[in-house]
Amino acid sequence: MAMPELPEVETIRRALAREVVGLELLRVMVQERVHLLRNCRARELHDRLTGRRLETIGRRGKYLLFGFGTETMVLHLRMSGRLLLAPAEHTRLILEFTGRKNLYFDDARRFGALYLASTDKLARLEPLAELGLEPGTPDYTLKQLRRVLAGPQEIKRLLLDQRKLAGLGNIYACEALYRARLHPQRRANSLSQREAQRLYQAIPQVLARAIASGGSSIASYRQPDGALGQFQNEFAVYGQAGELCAACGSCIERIVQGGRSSFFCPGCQPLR
DNA sequence: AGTATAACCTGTCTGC
DNA sequence: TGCAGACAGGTTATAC
Repeated sequence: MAMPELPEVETIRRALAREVVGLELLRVMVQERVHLLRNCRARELHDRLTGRRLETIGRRGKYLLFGFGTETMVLHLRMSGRLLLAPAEHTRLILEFTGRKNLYFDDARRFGALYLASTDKLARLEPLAELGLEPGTPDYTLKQLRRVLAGPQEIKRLLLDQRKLAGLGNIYACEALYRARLHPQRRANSLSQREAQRLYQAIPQVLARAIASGGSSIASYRQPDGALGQFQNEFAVYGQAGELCAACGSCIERIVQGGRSSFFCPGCQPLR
């Protein structure tokens, strides 16, 4: 499957910005009727966007924001969504641009979510309005991070809560906690100032490194041109259960939290 | 209110 | 080889 967290979505955003920004949209073809379109019909999507120029491609958390002037198309790739410049097996949506450039949304599991919004009301669009702190923005400060992660819940679970922090998924939550040397089951409100500082730095660091590598391709995530991401070659803990920690030689462990796998090094990330 | 589980779908891998 | 079952990068509805 594909699957995008912040670095994958940002990699896609940058590639598409080079390929299709500035082009006029000629046609929208929806080949998936049940799940993809969340707040409009195919006809409305087509009518409101066709003939417009794609002016910007933005991102908020894991959402892509296609700015067509006064209208914005919002897309979440969920687990298996991909945006490709050539058709693939599970194409659900095609955006046809001038210059015979097409954008194909491919989504095997059909979890993808698309919203249409007036650009001036974008911030009030339901899925965007609730998103939390965005790493890499001026709002992302140690103080804000501590405020957002103030609860008694397990830190790993809080990191995955998009209302608290936007953009982290299972891979980068695990990798950030490893870099910060924090056990995933630590209570968020038990972090010392020094530990919080480590996490505060680890999150943008791991995201930036992953973006520099074009994201992580575990199964079928691809960049729009079909290229693989490379950050999976740098995982310290994610998917590494049974392997030895490069830093201390301990055996990487897997536990389940909230129904999701967590990977950590018991040597580098002690619970006590 | 907070948390656990199921659900949404399809594909892939593992073990018997 | 075949098949059942586990598991997957995400989110949300529903059940305690």
